[in-house]
Amino acid sequence: MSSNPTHGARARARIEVTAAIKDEARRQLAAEGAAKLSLRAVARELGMVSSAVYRYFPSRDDLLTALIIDAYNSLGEAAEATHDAVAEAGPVQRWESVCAAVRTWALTHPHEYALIYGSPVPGYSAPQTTVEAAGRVGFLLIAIVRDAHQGLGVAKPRLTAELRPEAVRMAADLAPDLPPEVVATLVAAWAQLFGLVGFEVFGQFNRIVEDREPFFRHAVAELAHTVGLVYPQQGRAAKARQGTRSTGKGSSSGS
Amino acid sequence: MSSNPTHGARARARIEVTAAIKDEARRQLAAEGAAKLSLRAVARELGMVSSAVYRYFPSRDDLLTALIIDAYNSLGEAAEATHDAVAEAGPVQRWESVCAAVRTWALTHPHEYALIYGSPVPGYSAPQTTVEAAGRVGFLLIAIVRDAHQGLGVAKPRLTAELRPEAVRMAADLAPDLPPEVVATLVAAWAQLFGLVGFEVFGQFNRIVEDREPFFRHAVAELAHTVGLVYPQQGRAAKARQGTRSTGKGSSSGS
DNA sequence: TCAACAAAGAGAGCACCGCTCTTGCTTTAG
DNA sequence: CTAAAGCAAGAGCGGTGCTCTCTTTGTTGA
Repeated sequence: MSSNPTHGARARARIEVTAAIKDEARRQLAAEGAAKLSLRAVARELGMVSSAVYRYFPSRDDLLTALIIDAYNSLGEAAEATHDAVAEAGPVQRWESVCAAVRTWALTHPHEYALIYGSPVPGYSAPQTTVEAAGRVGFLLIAIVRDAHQGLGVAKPRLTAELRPEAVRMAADLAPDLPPEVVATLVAAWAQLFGLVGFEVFGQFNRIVEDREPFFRHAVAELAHTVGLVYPQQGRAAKARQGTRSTGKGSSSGS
Repeated sequence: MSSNPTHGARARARIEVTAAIKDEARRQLAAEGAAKLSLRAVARELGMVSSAVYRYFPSRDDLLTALIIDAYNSLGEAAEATHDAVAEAGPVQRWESVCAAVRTWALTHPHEYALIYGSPVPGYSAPQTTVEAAGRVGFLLIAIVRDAHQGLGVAKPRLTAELRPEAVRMAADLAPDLPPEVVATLVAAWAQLFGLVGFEVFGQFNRIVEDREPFFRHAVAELAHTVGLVYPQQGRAAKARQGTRSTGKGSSSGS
């Protein structure tokens, strides 16, 4: 038994060294990018020989996979923390907060963002371990829309009826309690959010968008409309009402 | 003079060899991805020695830059060709056609798509030559919205008034004739389009979206709504009308 | 307690990479 | 015709991912 013991000096050392390798690798990732990350350099910096690292990560790709999972979890935690801070606010504010958290994290950790949302290896299919970590932001967005939907604060998304969105099949276990067209619109908004963030992080807005932050807020607010978090009739009055009734949380009170 | 002559046997040979190098590099790119692309392998395949390639491309990055520009132009041409084929149709159909062309090209050339819209090198600022090639799809989208706007077929995008979109500064020369909030919404839609395409190409929809094509059409139709190509009152009837009367410039007037 | 075992480090080595430099040869320009 | 410039070839440098062997060192069961 105990094929994977957590006690014993050797086991302790293993998880420590593993963490040290990942830390140094993350340092090099942030400094130079994933392309320049080298097992030999990590080993050199840690004072060990390169072949020793292979006792912990059987290949460079395995190291990268570990960093990918960590990055997904880091992003997920940042988003969840921000969401928890405004958990009592209205769905629109929660939506905008989570989106802003994703953007902030991405701008703060551009190389890690590139690692998880940039170009993967061609045939690379994410291992199952990655999937749940990758879904944390998505689950957050689903939860916001679900809450709004079960409460009274949601409008069905404006539909392009000719597309028969009931033909848009999504994974059945994504959100079984939500109408499929809502899920489809939500998943699209999810992808579009990362389109906005990715374009900014990767410099695609360089000579195009001057004031990135208000632009992002504008686009995110429109996304909130699209997923049905705001009734078309709702203007600034409704938004202000949502902001104030948050028990003092989002008391930015606006200009 | 004639520091860059197009005549002469040597000059001819140079552009031929340059093209051969790019072709072989593109082959390896499509087969193995940008990470595996190797100058030495290209040279080996072409029967020359590796140092000879450096007469044509001073570094591996320069070769990649050339491939990037070609990829941008390839995508741009595909989009423009598709757009030309439906130039007489209504703005919605033109919008959807261009978006579909982008998606199709991306799915057909995943590695080239990853090259231009995946993770760039950290400090990499696109050389000026790249910029115009990169803007072709965006200009197409601008043209569609401009035509609709100058005609009578466009609705001002639904605004989130509390965000004061006039504070969203865009590059002044992007579309001086369009209202800034329209430009902002359009640029956001542009980024969101590539968010949708990127997520599909990079496998982010793998266990999430089953029927990718109708899902994409659905999302793109919603984007058309968001940028104001369709009046909220317009339902399937208006869409059908646009589809049938393909000879009349976007004078959908209607409603 | 002690011997058998397995985990881990050290080092050499292989094949490949990007890139530089030198050496001859050929095309071009004056 | 001669000098300059363009080009192919080869050797070589430092770096990479990864494998193999050898040795040391905790762990563990009889």
